[in-house]
Amino acid sequence: MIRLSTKGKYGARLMFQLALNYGNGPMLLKEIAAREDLSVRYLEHLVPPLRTARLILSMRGSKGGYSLAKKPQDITLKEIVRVLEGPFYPSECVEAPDICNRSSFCVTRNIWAELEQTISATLASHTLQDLVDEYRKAHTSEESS
Amino acid sequence: MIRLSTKGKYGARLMFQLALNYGNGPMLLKEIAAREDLSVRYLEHLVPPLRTARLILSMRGSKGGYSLAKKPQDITLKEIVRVLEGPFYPSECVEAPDICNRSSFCVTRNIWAELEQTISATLASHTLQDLVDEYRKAHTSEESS
DNA sequence: TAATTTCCTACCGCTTTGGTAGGAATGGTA
DNA sequence: TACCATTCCTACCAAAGCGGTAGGAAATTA
Repeated sequence: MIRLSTKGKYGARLMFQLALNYGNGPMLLKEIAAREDLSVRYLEHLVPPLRTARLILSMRGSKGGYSLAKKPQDITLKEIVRVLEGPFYPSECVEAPDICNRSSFCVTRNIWAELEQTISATLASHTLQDLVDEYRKAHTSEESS
Repeated sequence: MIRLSTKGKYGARLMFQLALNYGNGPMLLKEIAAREDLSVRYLEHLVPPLRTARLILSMRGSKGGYSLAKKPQDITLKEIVRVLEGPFYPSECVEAPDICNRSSFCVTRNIWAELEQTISATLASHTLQDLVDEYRKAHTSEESS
């Protein structure tokens, strides 16, 4: 299947909430989960990779929470998905030719390599700021706070 | 993971061999397996979906085998992968908005929808004839039979 | 009849997925 | 100091998907 797992999907929504909250200090995982209607317990699993990849910052203890480690316009969907789902290549042989002794002359391998590039480029072309802008634009009439 | 399973990968190679053999009558699965260094037993599983999708024709019994149901230039990688891997959407919500009550205003969903389009377009832009041409071009110096 | 090949169904071990759960470590607050 | 809220780490678990193997029936040719 060419399918995202819930890690990538929920992770993107988690990061979107942090982007919406950017500049307002740390945000509780509990609040992110509530706003996105997700399980806190499950979101906890997405945090460590995002943190080690330096995409988010965490503050422990009471009054703790999470915030983006960079500006929303400096974080692309590519980074987020890459961190949570792993590399984009449709076939391992694209990046590890040695695993198949046909790599040097396999014509389908070229297709998979090109596919990786288009997937990567598409995800790289969207930043968290784009999502925030799109969201705010769609909600201008009803936003009050 | 955003990964092709062996169904799509092996299926593409199976179809490529049939394209190479196009016009020469039915080809044995045994021979395809030998040329691509794959298991006959496993390739057997890829045949039914390809056949019901009218991409290949089969002839049973002795002197049987498989052949393309259409000209190589009329079969794209998109069709092959679609048949063997299922739809390309990274998230189910793209094509079935009802499974998530946030679909109408979810900003990440738009990303997944765009990603589906680029994957689909990339795969649709390559036909089996392209693969055959590429292969023959790379092997002109050493081809003899 | 015999050989060959497709075709259909079942099975199996392994990994991944999508969580739940317990509890330790940390930091703010009274 | 004690308490509480929160992050953080590790383990666990059921279900599904993956990558095959296997047996044998049906069809076709010779």
